[in-house]
Amino acid sequence: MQLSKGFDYAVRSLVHLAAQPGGHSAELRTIGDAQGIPVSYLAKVMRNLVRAGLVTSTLGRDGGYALRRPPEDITLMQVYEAMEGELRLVECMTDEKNCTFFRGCTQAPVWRRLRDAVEGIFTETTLRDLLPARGLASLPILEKTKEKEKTNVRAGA
Amino acid sequence: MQLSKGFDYAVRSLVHLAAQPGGHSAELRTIGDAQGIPVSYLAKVMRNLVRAGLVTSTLGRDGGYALRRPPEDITLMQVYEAMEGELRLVECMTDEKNCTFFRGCTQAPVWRRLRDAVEGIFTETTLRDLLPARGLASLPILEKTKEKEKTNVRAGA
DNA sequence: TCAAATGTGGAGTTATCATATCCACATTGT
DNA sequence: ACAATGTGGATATGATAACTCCACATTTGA
Repeated sequence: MQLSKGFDYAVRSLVHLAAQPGGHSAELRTIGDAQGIPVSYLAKVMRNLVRAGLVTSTLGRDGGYALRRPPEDITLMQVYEAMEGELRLVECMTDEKNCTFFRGCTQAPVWRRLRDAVEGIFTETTLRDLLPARGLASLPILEKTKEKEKTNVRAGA
Repeated sequence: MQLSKGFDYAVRSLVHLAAQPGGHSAELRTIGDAQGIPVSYLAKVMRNLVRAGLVTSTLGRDGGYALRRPPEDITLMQVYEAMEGELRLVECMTDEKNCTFFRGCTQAPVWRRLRDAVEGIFTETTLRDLLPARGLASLPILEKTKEKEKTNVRAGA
């Protein structure tokens, strides 16, 4: 009953992108360093997000990643599914074959209730809710990464 | 984000015990066979439940396990904690050391909300809620295990 | 008194999966 | 041409869940 690091990394990275002023893009290395994520692993995480249509990637020099939609239009549910696929708390919930006692399983209703609760929270929460208080000193995280990171000039459209 | 088999086994076993007429005890092998749980593994599961004070065990011949309290007094939360310890969805929730961004972490509130939701459901749900509809044909599971199981005469008090 | 049937404790094994790494390659800007 | 990016996939590593085993203590009843 624990969230995977992959999912956590994905959320952090997306929040990082959402915090980019003007929707500018950020590179793998920059994100990884700022968020404390192994860059080589982050590469794989980002591919999931690209495939899921949550972010766009730009190749070549000054390439990087950017949100495809505004932060308030990206829910944690979408992020979760991008990383882990369908939310299932026990194997047998959707897959009768794995459950010896599918018929008359008395715990199924509880697992369903649980899943609905989690799904509800995931669906209600958007990236916007995870942004540091806007307009404030905020971003204590980013303060650490020195400014000289390279001014990411918006790549393309 | 998935419940462990150990927890699932624990719940099934406890429900099995709760379904024993008159609070009689049941043996490892019986429970394991009825619930489709590897007996050698179930032994370890049951020890957790004993240690947590949820069931009593009786040694020697005609020994076995029995609920220590009535089903409505045993919550899923207690079962969860017996098996997995404290409920934590991400490492850094209780353990600042593991979290690089403890101060100003914008996602902590969401994870907390999530944990509270899960904890709420776990705490509200008791074994009684998991018993097959009482008094009905019910118990389709138990029908399979033939009657000749050995009449477990209540051991001790 | 002894043998069989139970649970106990803990060490050890196996399997699975999350996590992480690496490299050859395609793309893009200078 | 070249350097900087992301891509794709194979592979390694590690953690831990899941499972097994065995020597032992306890209890019952033959």
